[in-house]
Amino acid sequence: MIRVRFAPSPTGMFHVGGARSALFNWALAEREGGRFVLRVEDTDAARNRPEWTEGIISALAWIGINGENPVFEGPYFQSANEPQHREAVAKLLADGKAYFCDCTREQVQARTGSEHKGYDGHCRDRGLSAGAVRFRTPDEGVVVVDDVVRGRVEFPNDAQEDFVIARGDGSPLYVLANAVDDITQAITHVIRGEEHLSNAARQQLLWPALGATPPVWAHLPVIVNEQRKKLSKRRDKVALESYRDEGYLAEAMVNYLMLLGWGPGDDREIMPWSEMMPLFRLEDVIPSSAFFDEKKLRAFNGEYIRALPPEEFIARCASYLDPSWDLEVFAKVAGLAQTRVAVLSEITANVDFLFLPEPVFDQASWDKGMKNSPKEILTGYLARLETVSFDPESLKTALEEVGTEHGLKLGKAQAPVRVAVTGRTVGLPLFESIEVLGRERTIDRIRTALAKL
RNA sequence: GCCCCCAUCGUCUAGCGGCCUAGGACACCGCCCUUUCAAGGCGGCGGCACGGGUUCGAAUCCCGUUGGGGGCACCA
Repeated sequence: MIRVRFAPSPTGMFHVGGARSALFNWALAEREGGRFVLRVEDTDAARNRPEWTEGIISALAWIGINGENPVFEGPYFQSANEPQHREAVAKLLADGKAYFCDCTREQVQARTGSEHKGYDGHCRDRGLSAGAVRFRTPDEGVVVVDDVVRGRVEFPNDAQEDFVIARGDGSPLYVLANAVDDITQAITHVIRGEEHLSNAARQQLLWPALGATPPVWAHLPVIVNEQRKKLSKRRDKVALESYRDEGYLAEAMVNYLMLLGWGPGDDREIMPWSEMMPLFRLEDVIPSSAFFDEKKLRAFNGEYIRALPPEEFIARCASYLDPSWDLEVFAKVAGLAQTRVAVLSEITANVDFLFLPEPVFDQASWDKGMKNSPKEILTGYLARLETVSFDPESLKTALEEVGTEHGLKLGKAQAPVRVAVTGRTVGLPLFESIEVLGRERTIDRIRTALAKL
């Protein structure tokens, strides 16, 4: 049975790159009827916080990776496996595949005369019985990492130093712990970001030394920013949570992420997980880096929002609206708003005029909207508003008539009214909006606007 | 500096030796529809990094160049 794993370290917000890796692992496991193991690599106590771990779990659940599916296994915590890690180090030591070393960084550099040369093997045969533990790497030949997405990758051994697998205090390091856990948890496919490719060269050596057959490797292309640099927590918007909070739908995010470095093979782009997952193959993953394009994500999100059933759209908008706003009222215009928002958080600006005591005021909008005979239009419309039948069609006809009186087409004539009533120059269809707002409040707002002119 | 990876429109990609006059999507620009803005429809702009091979034939295979990126901790 195929067993894949996702092994994040809880050192911050959950990264979109991590989400993509998790999704690829998940797709393969689900498609092959295998298992997806979540292993939290929490061995760096100084940088880990419990809330980050919870963040990972809830973020994964958001994109559909959760324990409700039998494919999911875990979470396991790497810190709990430390005894096995130490045992592995002891075994390597006993087998002569690793040795103690007490060199400091400075000493090594002094001997090699370079900060780039790496460790020189000084302690290999000194027979020390304490210190950091280094793995004895071959001096000649090459390590071959057979990678499903990259092909055969060779690393010359003379460029590979004897790397450290345990600190002077005995605590095991990442390369070792990671390999040991993968072995213990019977992982068959290691699917992770390309930044780990050089670790694979070392782990390719470690697995056999620990008596195991190396897994199938698959190193995914990095996700980059507009500068083509790896997405960084400092510079870029990478937190999955922030996209979720802005109102990106999980379905759209999953769809978009799956298409970063992979494609279904035809021209389809918008497709649900249920159709994408069976088509996913590691062999089809693109080896080159991919730009995380929020514009395109946005477009996808708009598609998904428009495809939502009306009630569903209303329900999903609810958390973005002020709790005091009446959802019954919102429901009357929700359909009009649905094609106008690309992310859920934008809903507020579309409907706030219905709930605020006064429409928002923005000088630029005011100046732009009150350009063509605003006084005349507003005065004329105000007069008709008292008696006009309050339905969109009549409201429209009335404004058309006022416009005609002043030589303005509806496109121009609606501007002052729109700004007076909603505070904005753009928004939902005007007459439907006015109908929902009601006669009294509309008249009131137009009077207020008139007073400001 | 050393090791490694990558290279088709601005971006994500289709293409896996002849179906290519290089297709789609996002973005951008027009036009249509239209009460604003969207949505929708139609159209446009725009690319095989460069140089050598191999071949009857190369975006597709090989080599090199250039350019970009990742990794080089007693971090994960």
